Formats: sequence, C-alpha cells, structure tokens
Amino acid sequence: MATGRTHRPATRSRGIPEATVARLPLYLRALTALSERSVPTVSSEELAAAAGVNSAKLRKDFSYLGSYGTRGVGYDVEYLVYQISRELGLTQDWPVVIVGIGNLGAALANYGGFASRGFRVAALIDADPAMAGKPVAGIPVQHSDDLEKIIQDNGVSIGVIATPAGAAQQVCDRLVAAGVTSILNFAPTVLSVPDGVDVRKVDLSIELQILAFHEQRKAGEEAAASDGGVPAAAARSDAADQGPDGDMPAVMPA
Amino acid sequence: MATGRTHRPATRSRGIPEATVARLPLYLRALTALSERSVPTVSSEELAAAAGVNSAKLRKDFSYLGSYGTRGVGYDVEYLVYQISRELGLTQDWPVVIVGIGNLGAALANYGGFASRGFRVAALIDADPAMAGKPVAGIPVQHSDDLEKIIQDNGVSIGVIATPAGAAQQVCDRLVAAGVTSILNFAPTVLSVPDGVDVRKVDLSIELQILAFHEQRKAGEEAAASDGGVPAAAARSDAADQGPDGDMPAVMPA
DNA sequence: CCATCTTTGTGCACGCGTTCACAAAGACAT
DNA sequence: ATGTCTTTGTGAACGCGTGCACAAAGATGG
Repeated sequence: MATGRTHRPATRSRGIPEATVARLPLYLRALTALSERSVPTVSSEELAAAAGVNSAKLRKDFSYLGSYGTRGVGYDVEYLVYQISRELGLTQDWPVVIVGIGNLGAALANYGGFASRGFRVAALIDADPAMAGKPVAGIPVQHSDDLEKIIQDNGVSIGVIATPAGAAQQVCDRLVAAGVTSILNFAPTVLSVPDGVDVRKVDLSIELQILAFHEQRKAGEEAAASDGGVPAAAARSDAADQGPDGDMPAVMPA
Repeated sequence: MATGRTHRPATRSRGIPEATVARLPLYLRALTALSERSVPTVSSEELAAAAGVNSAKLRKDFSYLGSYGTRGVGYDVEYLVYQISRELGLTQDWPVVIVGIGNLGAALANYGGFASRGFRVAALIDADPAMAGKPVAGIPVQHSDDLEKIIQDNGVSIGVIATPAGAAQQVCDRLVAAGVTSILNFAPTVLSVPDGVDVRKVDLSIELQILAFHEQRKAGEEAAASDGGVPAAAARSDAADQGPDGDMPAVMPA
C-alpha cells in the first residue's frame, strides 16, 4: 500500500527477498500477539491467517531465515519472535529524529509504536523559531539550525521527514550530509539521495487516489459510460490552490 | 509499498496493471507542477526524471491509457493531466469520513491534500463522547453511534480508519455494512473484509522496521568497505520508491 | 519398532512487472 | 519533398514473486 518502497534493483539484501523483508514485521506483530497470550507454538496455517497472507508464502519467507519450524508441530513462537527481531535489527536501539513538527509530526512524536520496537525519538526538529523549546510528546522541539549537531550527537541514522513538500529536499540533503542513511518521507515529493541511502515514502494522497481509481471502476461496472467530450484542461479544479504551506504536514496536493 | 496493500489477485483492473495505477498519482503530481509553470509539453525522459521512475516504464504506463504523446515532441501537459485525472476518477467528488480523531486523525483532518484532488472530508467520527461537537479542522466531530447514518446521508464510499488497533476491525465492519467499499487503514492490524471491498494500509511501524533491516545490513557491511569519502554533494542517483504502500502510524504498538 | 498423521520445506511452473532496444511516427530544416 | 533528427510506442527477454503440490521430517500412538 500505500505504500511505496525504495527499489533495491539487483542487490537482493543478504539473500532475503525484499518482498519477504516487507512481510517480516507483519509476522512479528502477529507473533507478538500470540506471545502475549502465551501460545507456545503456531502452525504456518494459523500464523498466515493472522498475518493475512498465504501459508505457503509464509513458509517460504521463513525458509530464507533458516529452518526454524518443526514438522508436524509448527513454529516456536518465542524463538521466532527473537529470530525475526534479530533479522530486522530490532534488538538494537535506533535513535530517530523527526523533522517538521506540524500536525503530522506531532502525531508521529506521540505515536506509541516507536518505543515498543527499538525505535527511540531522539529529537524533534522544526524550522519555526516559535516552536523551539516547546515540548511535544514530552520532548522539547529544537530549531533546525542545530540539525547537524543533533544528528551527530545522538548518532542518528534514521530520519523522518514530515515537513511541507517545499522544504523536504533541503531537509533531506542536510540529514544525509549529517550522516543519516535511512529516511522515511511523509512529504509529497520525490527525494533524490546518493547511493547507499534508503528512502521510503508514505503518501496519503497517493493512497487515496489509488482507492478512487478502484472505486470508480466498481461504480462504473454497471453503468455504460456517457463518454463526454474531451476538452483539455477542462476538468481541473483549480490547482493553483496550494494553500499556505506553513503547516500542512505530510501529504500535500498531489 | 506503502504500503502494504490488499492483494487484488487475478483481477487486473480494466487492463491497467496495478503497478501502473500506483504510479499514475506520481505522474499527475509532476505534471501538475509543470502545468503551474505553464510548461506546454514534456518528454517521457523529463517527466520520468521528475517522477523518479524509468522513462521506458513511464511510456509503457501511458500506453495503457492510450496514445497521448506526439513522437518527436513529447506529451501535452494539460491534456495528460486531464486524462490521468479522469482515469483515476479525480474529476468527481469523493466524500470521505475519518474515524478515530486522535493525534493522527486530527492531522489527517487538517491535511490540505484532500480537497485539492476531489477528496472532501464529509465527516469526522470518534467514539469518545467528550469529542462530540468539538470542531477539528473546522469540522465538528460526531459520535460513532451515528456512523451508519453519516455514511448513508453523505453517500460516502471511502473511509479512513485512524483508530487504535483494537477498534479497527469493528469500525471496519460497520463502515462496510453501511456501504463503504474502500478503506484506508492506519491502524496496525490486518483487516478482513468481504470481496469487493478494497483496503490499503499505512503502517509507520512496518516502514521503520524495513528501514532498520537495511540499516543493519549497511552497518554490517562496513567490515570490508571503508568510507569512500565524497560526503555531501555526491552524485545523486535518485531513490525510487513508491510504494504503493505507504504507511503511517496509528496509535498502537506494532 | 512400525505405522500413521501432521506440518514443514521446497522444486517447479506461471504470471506480472521491468527493462532493453528498435522500428515507426512525426517535427523541422533545407 | 526529401532527409534528418527526436521521441514515442511496443515486442521480446528476463527476473522476481507467488502459489501449487508433494516429498521429507518428525511427532504420536499402538
């Protein structure tokens, strides 16, 4: 979904297919739930159902990690949680900075899912001097002038960009120059980064448009289209709208 | 990406590949920017660069829509904007409801990208009685008791779920029962829906975990390769990403 | 110890998506 | 008109991901 992903063309990371890596967090979540209910083992069928995938796919995914199952029995929940956590690098601490503390940035800062998986919000950064010092989610916002120092002092390698689109590339450049090598981008812009830097993007507007496409198709499946004229530039509601960039956090006009 | 997404198995929508549909919004955004600068035509090479994709891929994508280019010249920007908007169903109005007005729900409600592409926030819904009537982004929050009525009165077919994970499936069921056929899910849960209903999910935690995986791999690979220097202004190859899948947070631990 | 039953791990085939490479189409200059 | 130059549109090959289907592995019971 919504998602987007950084294509890693030839470099299939460590023999584990990218598609598999993307599903590991899903399995981990399901396994964690089982673990909390003290379920000792789980079959590929059950776990696949919980994760919403095909059981054969799940077994193949796990086969990339090694043979952690027992035939006739299933997988040991605790062991699998550990192995996947380890594979994903969640057994270590990942300090993260969030840049752009608007509505979305603040929501992200308050997001409880960070801490629970080894991610720690090391700092909040915003360009607005009025925000400086103001606490959000218990963490004081710092001014973007100090971005480089913050990154280096905290050993941050993962950055989250929640700025308006116009500022995203610039922020990205500074993050990368300061040593960040993984970026989660909520701004509706294509970021260009040097080799070796991973970018993943989250774009609400794109997700909605994809839904709209399918929705339209569903709706149009009973009515024959009254294929109207095709005046170029006609259908555009005003695109010059744009709005005050000042604050809108993540997704922007597409 | 992003996204994880609900698979649309065999049903390749109307001959347009799903992967292409996921890129159309990207092209549209780039084209809109060109349109605002009054650029009349654009070549596949230029547009592909702006959208962060391969030019051959872009041409093939457009070929699914029809032959809208002129050889030797390129594509007419305005015409292409119209065609893509039309294909995506953005020439019509899409009323959307957001359920779960916490930090994230409020951020989404304030998001400016809705209106600019035919999406209109028809209602905000929350289960907390204390929220009822309280305006968020200029729209009064309504209580979830009235969910069905709100959906039907407004003819809503797209719902956004920004509730805690525990409430998501229940909310989803009610939305679907009330007539919603497309859902954008921000809660970190696998939703099960009947056939004919599209679900796209946005999951911040998953995105971070995928980044952590690659980050760990990079860190582990620095056994052999020492720093190649060339810090800041290095040559940029761009990061293609996408994801259909985008993702975002909701409110709960992963 | 042997038979049976369950569930994993995987070989294989298929289909989608990406990319290359090039012929065809049209603009433009002479 | 004719030739040249640019750029599209697409046939074809390739690689990745998915899912089937089954043999191997181990548990369990007699």
